[in-house]
Amino acid sequence: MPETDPLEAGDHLVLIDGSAYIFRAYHALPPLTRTSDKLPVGAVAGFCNMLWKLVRAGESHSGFSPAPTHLAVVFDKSEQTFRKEIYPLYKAQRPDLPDDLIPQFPLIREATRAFDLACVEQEGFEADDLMATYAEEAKAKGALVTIISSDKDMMQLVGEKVRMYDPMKDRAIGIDEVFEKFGVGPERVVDVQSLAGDSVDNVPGVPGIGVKTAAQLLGEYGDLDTLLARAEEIRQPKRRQSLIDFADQARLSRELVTLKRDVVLDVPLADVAVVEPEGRRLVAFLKAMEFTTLTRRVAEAYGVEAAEIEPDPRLKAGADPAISPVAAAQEKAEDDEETEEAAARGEGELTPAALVGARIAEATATPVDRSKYETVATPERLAAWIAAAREAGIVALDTETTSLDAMQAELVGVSLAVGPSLACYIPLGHKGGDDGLFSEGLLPDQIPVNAAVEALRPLLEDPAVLKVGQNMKYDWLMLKRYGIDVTPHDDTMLMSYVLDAGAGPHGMDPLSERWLKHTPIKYEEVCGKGKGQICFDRAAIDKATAYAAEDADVTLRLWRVLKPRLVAEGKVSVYETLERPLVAVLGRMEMRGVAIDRQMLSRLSGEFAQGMARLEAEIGELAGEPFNPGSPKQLGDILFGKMGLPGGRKTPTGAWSTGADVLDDLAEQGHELPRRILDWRQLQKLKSTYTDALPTYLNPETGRVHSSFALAATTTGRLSSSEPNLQNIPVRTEEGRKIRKAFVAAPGCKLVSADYSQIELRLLAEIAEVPALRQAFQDGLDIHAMTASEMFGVPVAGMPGEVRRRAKAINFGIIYGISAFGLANQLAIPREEAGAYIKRYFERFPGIRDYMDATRAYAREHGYVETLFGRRCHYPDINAKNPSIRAFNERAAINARLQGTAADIIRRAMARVEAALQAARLSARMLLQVHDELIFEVPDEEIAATLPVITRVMEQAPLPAVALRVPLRVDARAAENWDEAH
DNA sequence: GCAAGGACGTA
DNA sequence: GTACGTCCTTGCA
Repeated sequence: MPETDPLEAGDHLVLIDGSAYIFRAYHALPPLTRTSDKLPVGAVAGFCNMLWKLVRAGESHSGFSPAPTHLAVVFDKSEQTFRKEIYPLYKAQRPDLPDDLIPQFPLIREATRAFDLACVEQEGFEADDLMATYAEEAKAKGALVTIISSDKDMMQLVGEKVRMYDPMKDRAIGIDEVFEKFGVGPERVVDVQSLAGDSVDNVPGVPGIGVKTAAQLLGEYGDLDTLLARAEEIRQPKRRQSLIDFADQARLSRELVTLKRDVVLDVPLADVAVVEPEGRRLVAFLKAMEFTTLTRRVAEAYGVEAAEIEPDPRLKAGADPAISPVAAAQEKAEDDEETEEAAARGEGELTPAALVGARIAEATATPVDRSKYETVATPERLAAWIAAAREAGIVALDTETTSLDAMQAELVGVSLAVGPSLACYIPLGHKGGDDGLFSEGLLPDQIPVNAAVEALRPLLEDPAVLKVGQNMKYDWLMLKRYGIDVTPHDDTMLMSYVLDAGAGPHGMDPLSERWLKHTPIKYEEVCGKGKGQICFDRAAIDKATAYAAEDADVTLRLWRVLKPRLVAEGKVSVYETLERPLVAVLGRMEMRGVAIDRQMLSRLSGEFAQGMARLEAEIGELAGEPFNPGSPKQLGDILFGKMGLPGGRKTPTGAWSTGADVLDDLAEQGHELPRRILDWRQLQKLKSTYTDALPTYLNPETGRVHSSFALAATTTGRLSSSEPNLQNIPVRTEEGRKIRKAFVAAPGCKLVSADYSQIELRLLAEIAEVPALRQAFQDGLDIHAMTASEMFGVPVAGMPGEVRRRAKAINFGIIYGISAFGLANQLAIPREEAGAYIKRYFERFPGIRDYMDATRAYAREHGYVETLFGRRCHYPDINAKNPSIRAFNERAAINARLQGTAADIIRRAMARVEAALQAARLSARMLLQVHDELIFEVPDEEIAATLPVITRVMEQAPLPAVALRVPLRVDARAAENWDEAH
């Protein structure tokens, strides 16, 4: 029991609001359950960690000082208090206690006793009143008081010698913080609360007056009594009336919120002195609670052997051996086989289509059961799950991290699934709401990250166990950064992409809705959204388990549907040659990143800013008034309203169109302002999107920029790049190319750029079977000049630039699914003239018209088109009633065969080039892909040997699947920076 | 704070 | 006329 030791000046009294702590801990901390019997103990764990920090404060580095000399944990004794007597509705709103919270109350009391600390409660009083009385008495004796509570009512006690500590927010509350919260000092807190009321405790206050208004009024009138007495003087009529009408209610509220500081204490202050806890008893309690980490710490601190101490027999769990997931998985697997065979028998034979049917039926027939998920808290349980995965030969995998950026994220947890609803979550890096001062940050019952990584590695690298992920590149990269090479692997997102690109989204939630008819828990439900969103490492572990284990569970279920579909629809080789290998290839590219010259970009930013400032001055002058040149709305009003310039077009929403083409026309007519605006826009674009933004993407660890390449983002099979997008670095203008120069090679290296020359046009010649075009490519002719010559009968030698330019525009137009309207726009010629060009082109190259007609017809019939390598691009709106929507889809479908085939070819090259370089003992590292171009970083001395390897792999990429009749040509060059290599 | 629209960089 | 991603302004909550 606590000893008697009168409190003196300089002592430190700590008062803990036990009831409030339990409530707050229940909601703020991840709900933790005792491993052996699932007894909820989250609040108890948080409480014990806090007490441990407090009693060890003198010796530890917790920063909580001075060490308490006296400490009391204060509880509410009963519901019936003097406040209820004067206002029966007081705290009537309190909801019933959650079931998993109730058993924690007695455990908190037990914990307090185990720490040999005083546990105080007193009939008829709330804990707050007892604490106020203790605090008042201690203050009078010159002691320091710390109140550990999150209850804002306690703020009225704060003063010179009395501070608060919010254990959930890990934040000290002094006079300044009280001001921040209430707009008044602690002595006026009661007045503010009397006016503002409190909906949680059902304190009525004065209607229409909140904390802000209350503080403002009190600032003006001094205190509550003065304010109520002079209410007539208030200027705002509504406010005045409210204060007059509800003066009594304000006074009643004051009674309710004012803490009683003169309770006759059953336990005198002297009796709450802190004594050293009895180590063995404390360890016995902690062992009964199964708080492994804290048990170890306490045992170490008191020099006792935890293993020799029996858990407190009154509190320990009646251990109940958990069901082994190994056995369960086996059982389930056997069930599944029977189901499948039965289904297949029903179809007559085990055809791929029958299997797909069976799997789709199974997917919706087996509901997701989150109650089966396990939170893995010990290495033993982890080992059991790893064994289950080996047994199954397949495991779905998902990593939870601190960031969407796999290059910066830290691992927070890993989930595994070995069968339907047979999933677990292994929390590794979850932090508590009370870290910092009161604990080590990491929540208890988590396997150390390193230990988990080492335990998982043999499984994740086991060639005999297939790892399934949804967007596996993220998890692959994440785990690679922790030293694990996940292989072999499948990716449900990529399977969906191969099967349904263009026909729907490939994210996990929509796939789950579509195939499993199941709605997974949203990320927002675990971590909130908007401003209040928390990082996953702060998520409650039970919610995290439901969310993360479900992701793995759903992923495995999706795999069971999509894998057979690949077989049934003949897309296995597309998936295995164009998609799956790219996971690791892109993962490595992203890990490498690319070097940029930060100084160069910074200097450019300055130059661009100067140019913009100069232009802004001229723009203001020309417009006759200052306006924002970045606002198309304001610009349109100035140009076509105020200045009345001709040629004004409207955008689909009815606003003035101020696009570059419009401004360019106006500039041609000799107007100065549009020219300046165009110049300004160029600088603005270059500065904001490139010179300012790129350096913010520099990874502090690597000093390089790591873009993310998306494999399943386009309908055609192209990759996309984001954060930052490195596929749209300027190249067309001189100013823009300065940015490209800032992309540099590592010291001792050069950048090598290797790009396919006119690949889509070559593919047009191939696919549309245009002998003249094919021949031209075989002969290495200037294809645009040749086209012009064929069309206009002009000899190639001495051809005017304008003629060639028009032919080039037509060639590109064909690739984009040409329309007279579009070509007219591009060439700035009348629609009729453009139509005539197209007509002549088709006459000269009839194969192209046939190709376009055939593609249109195929797309209309099937709803998709296919590339030369079998990749499907879906166009569900190809048969739309709306002619312009239909025409748009037709053009897109025509383009997709060419763009998609080109994308397939470069994917094939990327999948092979690393091995080819390795085989040639070259150390070139592929960094970027820009649709028809690959960028490598190559040591200076290896460049000569590297260029032919890259070129060969790229040019031969279609083989052996497809032997093109047109040659592919690749140009490769090395230089210090990307601009010169390109 | 968020979504839509406009504008513009690339292949 | 194809395919993307990002920045800024604007209008709404």
